[in-house]
Amino acid sequence: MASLFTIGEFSRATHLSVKALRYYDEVGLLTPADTDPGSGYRRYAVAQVPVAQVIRRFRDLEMPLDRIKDVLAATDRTARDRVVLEHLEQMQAKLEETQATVAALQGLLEARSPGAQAIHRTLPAAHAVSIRDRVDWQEAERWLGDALAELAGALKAADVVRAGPNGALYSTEFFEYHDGDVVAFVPVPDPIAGSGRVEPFEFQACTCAVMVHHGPFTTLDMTYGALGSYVTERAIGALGPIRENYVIDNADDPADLVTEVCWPVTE
Amino acid sequence: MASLFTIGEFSRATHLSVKALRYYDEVGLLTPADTDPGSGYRRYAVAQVPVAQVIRRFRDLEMPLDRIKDVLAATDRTARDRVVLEHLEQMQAKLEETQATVAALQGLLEARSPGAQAIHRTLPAAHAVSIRDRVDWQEAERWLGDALAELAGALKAADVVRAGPNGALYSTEFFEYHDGDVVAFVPVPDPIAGSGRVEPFEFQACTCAVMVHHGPFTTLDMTYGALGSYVTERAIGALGPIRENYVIDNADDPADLVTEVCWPVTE
DNA sequence: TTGCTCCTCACGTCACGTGAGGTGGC
DNA sequence: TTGCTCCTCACGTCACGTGAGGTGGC
Repeated sequence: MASLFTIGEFSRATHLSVKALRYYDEVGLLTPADTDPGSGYRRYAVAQVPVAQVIRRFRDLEMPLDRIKDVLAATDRTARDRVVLEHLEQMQAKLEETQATVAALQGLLEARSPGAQAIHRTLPAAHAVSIRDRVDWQEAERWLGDALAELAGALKAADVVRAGPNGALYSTEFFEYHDGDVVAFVPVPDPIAGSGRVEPFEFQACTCAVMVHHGPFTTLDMTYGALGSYVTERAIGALGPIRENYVIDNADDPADLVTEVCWPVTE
Repeated sequence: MASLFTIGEFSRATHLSVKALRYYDEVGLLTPADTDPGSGYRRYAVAQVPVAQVIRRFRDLEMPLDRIKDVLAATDRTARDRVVLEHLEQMQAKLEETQATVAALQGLLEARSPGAQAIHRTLPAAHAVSIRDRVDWQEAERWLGDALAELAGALKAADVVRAGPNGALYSTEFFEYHDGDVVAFVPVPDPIAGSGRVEPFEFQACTCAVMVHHGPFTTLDMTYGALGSYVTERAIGALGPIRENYVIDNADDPADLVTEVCWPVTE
């Protein structure tokens, strides 16, 4: 087979830059069919053109090289399709996020929201069922949805009626490192046994500054800003996780959602 | 004003990580209202909360920090809105690109296209009007559209009738470094004077392997792969830019587009 | 033979994240 | 006083891009 491409020809045929091709060789993603031991010259086979094109297409979709490696390594079509589909779903999710962000941005730039009032409230000690995990910022929303669904299922299985709305506790590490403990919980009237991920949880009484957020979760940061400012202006911040109560979390229209944000304070 | 946030409190109030806040300070994007000269402790003002939130929103949209700096520095609303709008348009364009890529990917993974035939043709010497520029890969498509529109306008103004379809020459640097000379051109029957960016251009005769691509530009890489393989298998590659002739480039349905790819060969 | 192509370092980019090791503040 | 918060390096990440300086191949 004399029909080998030089790296330059292969670049023109595949629309991958020479630097990218050398890098793919280095990380073992696309090894040339032949490398001259003396000169180090890379030679690519005709059969590598379609492989290179698949790589380029996936890179256009911003798929990481490691994942592309998985796609290429998948021998059976089912496994490969699964990886591709998973990535496309992630793209789709990101897209929806982006659109929500754009919408929220308008509000942020156009008008200053009037801002809710903060009230002081002592959250009483209480029983709950909970799921606790170390959660990364990016996956928090999905994690919370899964956890609350699992808790709801556990309550139903145990034939227990909830004593309050869904909620979650967010550790300071979660905010400051974007990676830390989160507890999803559902209040219950009496102590209850856990099973699997689901564990009983006992709240301590805690004094908080509470602000009620009306609207979608994407604008929850506005309420955090207002509440944080309120606490800081009065220098009453205390230790402990921030609690969110999802008073209404299943409305058809996101504008109807109601969330309480509870920031621990002294006194 | 004792109402200053510590970096941790500010992180919780704005949902920016502590590391991100330190970095924004370092690059001068968000400088704390006060920094203790002795300890280096950062203190943030309440008024910085909305600024931080705007930054976070734009980062969610993947806007680079430098551009965010521009947005924040824009004193008048018009200038700021322009930057924001520009970014949103870029996001939109990227989105459409992504969707096209997904569609093209299906074809690449599912079925091997039958592949057109390559034919040898000697492109004769000819006259043309042209615009030449050093072009980056990312912006090539937009650049070409603009250049060809400008050339069409110049022909109309000079009352000259074209002698062939739109075309472009792509230097090897353009392919191999994703940054190099590109010439957009329109053939004309007789030599013509230039003006501004528009310059006369004389083609030398050139023997090429030519493959005709039917369909959208997003799948042009398939034809490049097939044509490059054809040339390499026969070891007939020659120096010189690759030429594309846009035989049909204004169809309503992208499937009806026709593009000739001309790869220089010996003899 | 010329000059064009290809090679390998070494370093830069962007927006942080990840520790290590140490100090300040309530 | 304790321990929690904050600090500053220094280095890592990801997928290449940007030269510098040198050699191979037609």
